[in-house]
Amino acid sequence: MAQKNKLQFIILGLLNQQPLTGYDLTKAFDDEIGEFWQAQHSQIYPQLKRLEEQGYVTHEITVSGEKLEKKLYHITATGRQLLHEWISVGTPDLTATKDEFILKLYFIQTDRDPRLLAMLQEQLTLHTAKLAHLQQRLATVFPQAKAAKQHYGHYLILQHAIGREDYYVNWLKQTLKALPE
Amino acid sequence: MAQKNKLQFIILGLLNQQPLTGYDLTKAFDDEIGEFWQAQHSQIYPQLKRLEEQGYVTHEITVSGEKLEKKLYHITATGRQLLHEWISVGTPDLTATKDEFILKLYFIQTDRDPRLLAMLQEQLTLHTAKLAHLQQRLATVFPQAKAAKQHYGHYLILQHAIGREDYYVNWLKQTLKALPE
DNA sequence: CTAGACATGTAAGGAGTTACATGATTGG
DNA sequence: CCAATCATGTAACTCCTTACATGTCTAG
Repeated sequence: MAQKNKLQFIILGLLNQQPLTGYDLTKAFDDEIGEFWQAQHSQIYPQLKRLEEQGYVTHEITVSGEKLEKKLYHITATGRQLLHEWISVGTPDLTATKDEFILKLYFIQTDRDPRLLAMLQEQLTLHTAKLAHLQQRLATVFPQAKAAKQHYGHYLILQHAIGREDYYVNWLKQTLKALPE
Repeated sequence: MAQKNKLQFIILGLLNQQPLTGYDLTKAFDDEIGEFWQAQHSQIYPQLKRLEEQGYVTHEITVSGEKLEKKLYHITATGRQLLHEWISVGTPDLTATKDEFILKLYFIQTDRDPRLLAMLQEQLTLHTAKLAHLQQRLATVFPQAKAAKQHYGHYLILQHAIGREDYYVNWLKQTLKALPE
C-alpha cells in the first residue's frame, strides 16, 4: 500500500453532508478541501465505483435537460459506519510536510549564497497571497461567528491554516531581515 | 508525471557535500532530512543507477573487510549543474499539506462532537513530542551558534520546523481550551 | 451558434510503500 | 557464535497526475 487510501474517506465525508455527483465532488477539491487535499476526477470516478461495489454508497440517476444523465451518489449506513471508524481511530502518523522550497533551502550552505535572497522573496510573495486568500475564504464562508457552530471542523481548519500561513510569512520576513548585506 | 522527481535532487544535494553509498543516503532520510522528506532504499538504489546512466553521478567500488563491496557515489560536474539549476529556478507551487488529522477535523460538524476531545489531545501529545525532538536536534546539530554559518540552510529549516510545531502545539491548546464542557 | 461550464469515463506512466531476497561485518 | 548493523538489489502494488476521449446544456 502506497498510502491508506484517504480519498475514499473524504468522499464519504462529503456525501455524509449531502448527496453529490462525481462532478460535484471534483469541484469540492477546488474550493473546499483543496487547501488540504487534492484529487482529480480521474481518481474520483473509479473510487466511487469501488465504494458502490463495497456497499458504502449508492447512486440514483437524475436527468437534467433532455438527456444528460447525472449519477447522484448517497452514502449508505455501512458507509457512515466506515466514516465514523476512520475519524474515531487514532491518527498517530504525522506526515512529513513535503515542502519543495524547504528542501532547496537545506542545500544552501551559507547565508551569503547569492540565490538565497530571491528564493526567500518569492516565497514571501506566494505565502502572503495565500494568507490573504485564506482570510478571504474565512470571511466568505463564515461571515458571522454564529455560522461556525454548524460547521465547526471547517471553521477550525480554516482558522488553523491561516495561523500556519501567518507563521510562515513572519518567519520569511524575519529570515530576510537577518540576511547580511 | 505523478510528481517532478525531487528525490534525484536530494541525492545530488547530499552527494554535493561528500561522496556517499546508497546505504548512507538511505540513513540520511532517517536522521537528517527525514523531517522534510522520506525515501526507502528500494527507491534510492534504482535512482542512483539512473543518475549514473545520465552522467550526473559516478561510483567507485571500495572493499571493507574481506569481500564486502561498497559503491561510493560521487557527483559529477553536470550533476552539480543540475542541482544548481533546480535550486535556482522558482518554486511557485505551494504543495498542499496532507495532514490526515486536519482532514478528519473537517468532517466534525459541531463543537460538541464526542470524538473531538480525544482527537485534539492525541495530537497535542504527538506534536509536543515532535517539538521536543526538533529542539533536541537543533541543540545537537548546532551546539554553538557559530556552526550555523557553515550549514545555514540546515539551520534555517530546523529552526523553521520548530516554529511550525510550536504554532501547532499552541493552536491545539487554544482549541482545547475553547471546547465546551 | 458558440464558448464555457456541466458531466463521465479510460489509459499511460511516474512516484512511493511494503515485502521479498541475499550476503558480509562487527562487537559483545 | 550470534545478533545487530552494514550493504545492495528486485518485485508487486497502490497512489496520483496528465492526457485522451466523448457528449450535453446554458447563457450571451
